[in-house]
Amino acid sequence: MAREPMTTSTEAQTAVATSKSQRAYAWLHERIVTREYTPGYRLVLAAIAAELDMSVVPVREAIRRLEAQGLVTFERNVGAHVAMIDDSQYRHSMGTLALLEGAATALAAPHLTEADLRRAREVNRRLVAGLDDFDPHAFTALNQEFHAVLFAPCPNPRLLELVTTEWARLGRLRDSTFTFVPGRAQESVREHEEIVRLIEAGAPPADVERAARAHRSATLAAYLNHEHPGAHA
Amino acid sequence: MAREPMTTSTEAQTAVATSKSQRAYAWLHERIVTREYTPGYRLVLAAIAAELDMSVVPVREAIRRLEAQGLVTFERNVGAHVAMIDDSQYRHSMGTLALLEGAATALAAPHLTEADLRRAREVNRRLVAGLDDFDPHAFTALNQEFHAVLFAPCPNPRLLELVTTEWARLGRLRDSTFTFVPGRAQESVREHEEIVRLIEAGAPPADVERAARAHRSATLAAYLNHEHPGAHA
DNA sequence: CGCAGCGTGATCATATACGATCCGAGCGCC
DNA sequence: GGCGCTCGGATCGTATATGATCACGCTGCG
Repeated sequence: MAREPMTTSTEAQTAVATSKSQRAYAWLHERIVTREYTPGYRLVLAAIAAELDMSVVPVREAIRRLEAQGLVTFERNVGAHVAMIDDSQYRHSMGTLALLEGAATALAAPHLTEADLRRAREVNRRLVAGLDDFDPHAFTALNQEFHAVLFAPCPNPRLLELVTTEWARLGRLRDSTFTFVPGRAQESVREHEEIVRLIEAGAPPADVERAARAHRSATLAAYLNHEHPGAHA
Repeated sequence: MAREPMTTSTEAQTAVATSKSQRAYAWLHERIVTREYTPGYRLVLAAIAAELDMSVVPVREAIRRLEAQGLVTFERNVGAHVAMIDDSQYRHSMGTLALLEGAATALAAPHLTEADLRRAREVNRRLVAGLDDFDPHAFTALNQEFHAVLFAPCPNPRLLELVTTEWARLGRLRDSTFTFVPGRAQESVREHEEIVRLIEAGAPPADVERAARAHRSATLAAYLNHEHPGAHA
């Protein structure tokens, strides 16, 4: 079969097994989700190829995948841009996230350990601590962490995959980071507390799901009522 | 393998406005969802390119997109295969579909017209009629149509997108078409009837959602018990 | 209205994996 | 003990993916 039994073959493989199109994909994905490339940013194939020291071919493949994933929009003969969602798409995506995350949290609840719950409470405490002297960016990050802790042990990997995708999608909103609605913060952390309490008390999955879903939905509603006006002042 | 002479390239196709990679994508997508290319089928780039009269480059881009969508698996230096899901993935995907479709149906309910409901009933009648003299393939198709009618007017396009994706995914099960469990059919059509009744009666969205979700979950449970009794927890 | 930039796709060169063939050793049979 | 059969393993060949370069055409801008 192979000319070398398997030792050298395996060794050599593991060292350089990553293809260029893989590298391009990972690189671009990273830039997009971290918002280093903000929504609407024009992606020039040749420039990216040059930066990564490869030709345009692997870059195009990477962008096709990102397109299928919804992170990039592609226009024939024009080029690629980092995807940008409008308020309507944001609303729909957030509604979907509420659904997915609510279910994931309910499914994960029985598998949460004491340590997990302590961690969730700790994160929520940090959220409370940040309520005065407010930093939207930090709040958003902690908020995500809180939810991630709660649904992480969900036994349905497909569901987790969709939740992740939806998060990435929501991050394509033009301005601001993720969601943050000033008046919502206090209410939000209270709901967090309530969700943890329900889980700890061993509430029925349906109750946990309803609470988690309602929490996201309320955030969405607040966002729509409050933050709708045009961009900056 | 001899290369194709490829004498003329600047004729004939100029009328079509769609790019070649688009055409390749659509063509492959079609073949896969119709199960003309069954799960596990090896996709050879050069062969597809020859069939579509193009080079491998657009085909590769198309396959990358299909990969991101989960319809195709890609292995470095080995090639692409039509994605194949195992029972575990099927279970998770079906659970997710129950969730998504349940919500979509509940959201769509208020927008269903008389005609929609008539159509749903008609489709279900055809399902009932097919109970004796059984054709799993036809039953599956009608079953999908029934559900599609009910959630079509769902105002959340993102949700519909995910439902569609999940359907395509479920179709990647190696054997048989979609789901069909012999003993389930009668029960299934009764539940269909009940769902339509709930919607017609203007039941609360939560009730519609619960019924639609439970219907799919029951189908899944029956599938698991029948096809793999006592599998998993 | 022409020029420049850039996306699109074909061709070519290279790397890698899989399969076929061939060689030599172990082993049973005469 | 000699002969042939079979099987493990290496070498080579071919099929195929991967990526670079080049030619062409569209689009936008002056």
